[in-house]
Amino acid sequence: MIGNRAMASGMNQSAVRRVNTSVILRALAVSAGPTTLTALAERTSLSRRTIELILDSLLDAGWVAELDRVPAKGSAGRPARRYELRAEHALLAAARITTADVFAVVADVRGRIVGRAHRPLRSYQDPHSSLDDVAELVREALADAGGSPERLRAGAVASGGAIDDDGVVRRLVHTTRWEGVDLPGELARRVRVPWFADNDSNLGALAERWRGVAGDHDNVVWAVLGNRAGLGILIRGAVHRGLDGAAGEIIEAASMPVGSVEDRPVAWLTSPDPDRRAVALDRFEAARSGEAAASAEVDEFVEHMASILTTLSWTVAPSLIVLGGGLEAAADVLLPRLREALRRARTPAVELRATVLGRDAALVGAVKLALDRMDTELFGPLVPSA
Amino acid sequence: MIGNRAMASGMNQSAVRRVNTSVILRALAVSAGPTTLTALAERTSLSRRTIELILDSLLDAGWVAELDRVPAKGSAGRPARRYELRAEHALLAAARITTADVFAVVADVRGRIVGRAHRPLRSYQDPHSSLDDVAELVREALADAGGSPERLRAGAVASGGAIDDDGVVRRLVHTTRWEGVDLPGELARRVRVPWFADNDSNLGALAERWRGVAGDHDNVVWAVLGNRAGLGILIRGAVHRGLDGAAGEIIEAASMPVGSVEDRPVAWLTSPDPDRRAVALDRFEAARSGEAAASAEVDEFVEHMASILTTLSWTVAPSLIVLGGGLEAAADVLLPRLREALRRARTPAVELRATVLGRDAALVGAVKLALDRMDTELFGPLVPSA
DNA sequence: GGGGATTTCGCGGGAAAGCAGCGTTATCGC
DNA sequence: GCGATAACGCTGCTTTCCCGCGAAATCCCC
Repeated sequence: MIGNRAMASGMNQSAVRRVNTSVILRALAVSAGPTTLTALAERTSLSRRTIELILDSLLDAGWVAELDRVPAKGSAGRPARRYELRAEHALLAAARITTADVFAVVADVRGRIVGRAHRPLRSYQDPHSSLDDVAELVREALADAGGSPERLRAGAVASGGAIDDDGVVRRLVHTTRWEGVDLPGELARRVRVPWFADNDSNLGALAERWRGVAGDHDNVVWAVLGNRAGLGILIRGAVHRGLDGAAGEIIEAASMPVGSVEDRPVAWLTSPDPDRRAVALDRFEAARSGEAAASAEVDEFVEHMASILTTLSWTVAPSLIVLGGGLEAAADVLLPRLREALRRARTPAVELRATVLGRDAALVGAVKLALDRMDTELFGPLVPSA
Repeated sequence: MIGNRAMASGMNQSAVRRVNTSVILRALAVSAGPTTLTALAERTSLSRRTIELILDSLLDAGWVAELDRVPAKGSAGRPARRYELRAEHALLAAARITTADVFAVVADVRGRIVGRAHRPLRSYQDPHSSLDDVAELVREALADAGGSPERLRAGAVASGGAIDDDGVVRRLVHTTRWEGVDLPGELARRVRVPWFADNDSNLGALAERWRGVAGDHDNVVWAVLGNRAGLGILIRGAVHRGLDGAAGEIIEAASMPVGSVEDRPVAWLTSPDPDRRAVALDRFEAARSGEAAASAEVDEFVEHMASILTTLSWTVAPSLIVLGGGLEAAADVLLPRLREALRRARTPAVELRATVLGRDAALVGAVKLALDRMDTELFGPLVPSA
């Protein structure tokens, strides 16, 4: 009852309506096909009348379409009205910047990717030209989707490094050029919708919870460990950035000797360079077939990873750790060995899996970020305030 | 807009009323003295009329008292009605179990401690007798407060070890006897109010944010490092327990070599034994006056702590780390050296402080826990659901 | 093919809650 | 004493949600 925080502000009926509108849209979005009033009423625990009224407004606004009635097959009763989210009503852009490339996708309200584009970066050392590249690529992806610019509602960008809550780059490993760059601000200047930004590992974790293997988990760590290293942390279902976005930027963490194995070929699994990845996979193949040197190298790699994951299990203690960023390619070797190592270390029963989203993870997470923020902007926060 | 989680359920007017009631109670609780309708209206952004009506119900229920009107000194206008939270309307129990002692306090709704009791534990190895001790002690503290049992609304207990979201002890360092003990369940059987439980470090962090040095920080780590070790983690203002309550139980964490210094006298700062603490303080005193061996010992201790805190700064990345559990007694030596070590490690600008709540921290945190949960039980969640 | 059974529709009525605003009342300062 | 000021105590109104009932549309079985 007693908080020392700034006051929570009260609620009024229009807030209720905003919340309920959002709840209904979410319900429509989750269900695969068209949905009836009765089904919505059950799922949202709102009265049918209320849903009826809210759907009227959503129909007017174009968010929802009413389909033809079809007799319910196999059961009696008057055919229900059928409503469906008009996924194409709004489009979202998501982009990912790596040291070498830019990727962009355009997605609809359901999060279905409807357009793509990709190009190498002109110069990663020049943030402004890179951001220009992003903007152009977004327009390409939009064209690929056959969507007009005015249907674009929001955008989100995934980048490496420490990115704070405002989307400003605070620290990068290999360069200082990007430090202080206000990603949402710069992109909104180039593509005139609200933009949001986050670290690619954070968005990987978010994606995995949305569309991947982490569906039931509230505390999730997405881990990329190898030739580069980064963790994405989800606490209570939401990305945890920490001070200056540093959470999970373990490269510089003491007692997490990330650098110690990063030059070994097995660690190239996580490289952006496909040739290096191929070399790493060869080493794993050799280890599988019992070659001693390769096997030892893998063991060392596993031991190194296990030490980091063990520490994580006792600090963040997620219920699931997802290996991504290239590690999934050697999941058959890594997962059993890591599980065994964690078991020996007597950590809590953390689940360990490989990503199912692969290289798209950060992009999918960015789509989800844009989607969530657009929702909040349009319908207000689901949570009254803090 | 699109979640893969179970449906959020809708809101209705009674939920609005619950939220607003809670908001008003919180507003009353925060303000030091009596509060006027107009002041409440400003702070809650609710209309005066609404507040008027809600206060009527709260007056009926006994939560709020109306004081005599007093002309506003120094300004014109009709004197305002003055309302005040009746702090004594409900009482809360908080207890703390250590390996050797039990402490209990009784607090009012404002969180003011109005009764205390303490006794050595009969046998820590016997959970049931210990819980009996807790129950008796709570009754003593209640008597000390001059409160009748029926005014007691909730209780919370702080214990060492990994305690999961349901308050069940999952793991302890020195014994397995407590494993599986359902603290809230057992205590509710002995003292018939809803009980809640959490790890003492977690509650230390919570306390520090409520009444201590962490008032403005949303991501906080409370750190006890020495002869025993434990972290309390607050993420977005709420305790983060993690899987099986393991978050912050770094004793067993690989690459966090907690054991390495725990037998050194300087590490006895955190001992429950006052004699050992005195020994540790002597060593620090010696280090202050320049004795070489003591100084080296302190350096080693600091280096050890710094390595853990650096790792934390790159994983959890709190904006504040609070030293507690006895470390505060040597804050003048530890804080500057640790700050310097973190600076050298180029961590993000984590603030570092010593607790101001001292040995009461966990108890104060338990009071806050009971308070928050009682609020939720009475007025429903402030957040509509997840 | 007609008559239940079933399911949903469509809508009227009502209740709960919050808001706007206005005349009234009590105090201050001169 | 009188104007300025600030809060009171309402009345009336709007928004929003919920309850529930007769009507409609379909299925199923005889």
